Amino acid sequence: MSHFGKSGPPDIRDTYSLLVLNITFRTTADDLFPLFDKYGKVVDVFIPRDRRTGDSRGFAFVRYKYADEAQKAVEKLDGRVVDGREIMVQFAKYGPNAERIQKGRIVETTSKEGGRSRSRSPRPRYRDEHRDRDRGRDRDRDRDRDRDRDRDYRKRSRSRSRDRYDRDRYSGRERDHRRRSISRSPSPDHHKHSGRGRSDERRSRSQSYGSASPARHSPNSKRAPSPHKTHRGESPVGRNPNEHSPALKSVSPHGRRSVSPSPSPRRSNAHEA
DNA sequence: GTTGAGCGTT
Repeated sequence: MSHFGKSGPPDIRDTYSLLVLNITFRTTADDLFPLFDKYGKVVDVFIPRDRRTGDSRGFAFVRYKYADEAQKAVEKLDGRVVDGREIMVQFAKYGPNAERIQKGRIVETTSKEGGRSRSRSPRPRYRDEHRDRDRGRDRDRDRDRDRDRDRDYRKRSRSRSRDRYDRDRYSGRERDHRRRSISRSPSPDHHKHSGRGRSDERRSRSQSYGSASPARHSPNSKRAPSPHKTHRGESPVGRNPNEHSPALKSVSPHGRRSVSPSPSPRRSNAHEA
């Protein structure tokens, strides 16, 4: 949804979509708009978000009215450090309709790479994996296939950001937790961190600069440390009398607690499983 | 509270 109040894409008649990658997860359209608007007429700024959590996916789409301005922004803002992270600005290759677009023009020629003047280092991308949405059907088969592929690569460059999005994206149902438990090689660059000191502004500002949304933080944004020891004790009601015992995890159908640590150790612990 | 390759919404 565009932040201009209009629903969906405003007008892609003569707009040129730019893809902004490598932005922080806290960077909002409000932060990108003034930055890109300085180089040209920005028609729309859209940041795909997660449909569940609502967090930014780490990239944004900026639409310019003119190609020359877009090109200028690409050359100027590409590689610019925003919020302590270097962003990558380039022309969008794919459109909302999954069509090949080049500088805003729908083109079917895949000969060119998208009009990118500055060729960035072609990092190995593993997006070659099947994007078929039939996973809901042959989920098991795909799972095995993925597992085998993982063993081949022995390491996955993917991280949680993509994993959770894929789950929501395809069916919303969690495919398999075992997959992430298979072999995960931690990236040596995990400690890579850039200083940031504008987190407060990120919170205050909303994604839509057109429609200023009220800050989420309640007036009592402070931790409001209650003088009470615990918030559990300040609610005399609502507490199940059975829960005052932390050992109450499972209750026997007879109504008796079977969680007793077996005070009398019989010859056999239990016939569980 | 986390994450970091990539291509988009009423």
